[in-house]
Amino acid sequence: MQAQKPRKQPQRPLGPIRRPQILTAAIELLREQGLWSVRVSDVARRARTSPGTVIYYFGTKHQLFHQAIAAADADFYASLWPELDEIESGTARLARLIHRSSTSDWVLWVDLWAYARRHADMLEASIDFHRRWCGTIADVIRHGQLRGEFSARDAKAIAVRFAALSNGLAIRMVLDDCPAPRTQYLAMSVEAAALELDCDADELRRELAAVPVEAKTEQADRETEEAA
Amino acid sequence: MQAQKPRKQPQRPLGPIRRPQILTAAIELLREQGLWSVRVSDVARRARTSPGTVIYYFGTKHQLFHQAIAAADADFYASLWPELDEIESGTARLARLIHRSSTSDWVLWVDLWAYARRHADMLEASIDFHRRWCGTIADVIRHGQLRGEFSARDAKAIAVRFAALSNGLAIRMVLDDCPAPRTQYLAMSVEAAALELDCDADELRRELAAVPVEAKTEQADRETEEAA
DNA sequence: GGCCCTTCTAAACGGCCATTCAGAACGCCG
DNA sequence: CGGCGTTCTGAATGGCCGTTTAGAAGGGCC
Repeated sequence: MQAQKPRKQPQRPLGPIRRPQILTAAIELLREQGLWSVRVSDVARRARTSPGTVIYYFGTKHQLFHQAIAAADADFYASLWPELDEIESGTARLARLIHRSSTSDWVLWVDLWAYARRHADMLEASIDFHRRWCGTIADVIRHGQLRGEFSARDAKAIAVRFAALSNGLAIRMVLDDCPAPRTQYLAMSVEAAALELDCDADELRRELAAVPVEAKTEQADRETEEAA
Repeated sequence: MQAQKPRKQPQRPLGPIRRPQILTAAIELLREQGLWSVRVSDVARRARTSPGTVIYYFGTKHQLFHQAIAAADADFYASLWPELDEIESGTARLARLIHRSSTSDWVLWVDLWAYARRHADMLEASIDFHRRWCGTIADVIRHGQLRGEFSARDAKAIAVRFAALSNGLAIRMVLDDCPAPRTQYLAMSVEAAALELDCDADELRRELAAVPVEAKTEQADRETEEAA
């Protein structure tokens, strides 16, 4: 079928241009429309190419989506991890994690959870994503514990509970039409975190408010303000 | 063709027989296969009738699913509320709530969350379901507060956070292939509840273990034991 | 009996895509 | 130039279902 991989330089590296083009289009559309509404030809149109080309490069729609979602996840961490590492204070780092978590592709994950039950490979992927998310939270907690900011308890267990909470809150954020759902998401995350880690909720809130507005979160902030 | 059943009432009351028949079949299949895999003809076969009949009674597949899910939700509470009301102790009542929540139709809700984003009426329904769930939790908390078993705090806010947590844990229960996911669900719910309500986790665990095994939960228990 | 109503059905219809396919376009190498 | 490999295309293809439909079956009613 494809097997266009083995080439390194001989001819034009066109695949390397097309693939990300198509992947980007797919991610955008998945966010906007959801796993069950996006057609191969939608992706093709958005990527300014043809359905044939999309299948040519990815084999099936399913594989395209799989890779698109994996890419979205990878992007998220590629920008999250360095950002967190720069922050010394445990509380501030936690605040940043909460902040960034509110801008994650939750729409996409909600679809994925339902989809994963029917597709073994997506299931595996989604479990990996979750593991990574728990691991990231646990790391942030441990960082705070080492600095003596959070009273010591089982970081791993807290992380798993906190990840569950953030998933559950995200569902509400995605579904509810209440005003400023993101604000509520943040408030509840903060309270739960303060409770679990036995740290000061107000300081967490202060750190959260102090998170610089970057490109990544600009749109989400604007939405929140409008709704308020 | 269809070897109808002997009619008792002269004419009409056939709808009242067919409708629940079809609804039951639909719920079963939705649980087994998910919103996107169940075909109208699957439901027809399971209900021992024809696709035409299904549409005859429900108009569209979408409406059938809508009503089936609403019926499943109603059934859940119809058996849950009386059960809870019989229990005096706040901690025991909470334990029962947690126990019953682990046997809820989570598979179905996970699908619903994704589906609801594309269908306004399902969205409304799913928000109602969530409101009812939060309300039930809040009632249980308030009951315990009135009896002085839980130290007093904002029951509503705690309920919302706890509902989110239980949703998030349910996702793991539905997706993860770890051994005894239900056991983990219960353990984490208990810990979170004890923390939020500032009550004794061990007592909660004891009450949970003391929940009588009823028909409702027999299968879930068997699965859990096998996995252990 | 003859008419009409409700219930139910099997078969046909029609729309919707994912995927395939036959080949166009283009550059490369000999 | 002339064949060849790669990339890309968009018009078919084919399968899948939700829904429609024409009408069968049977009872009630006059």
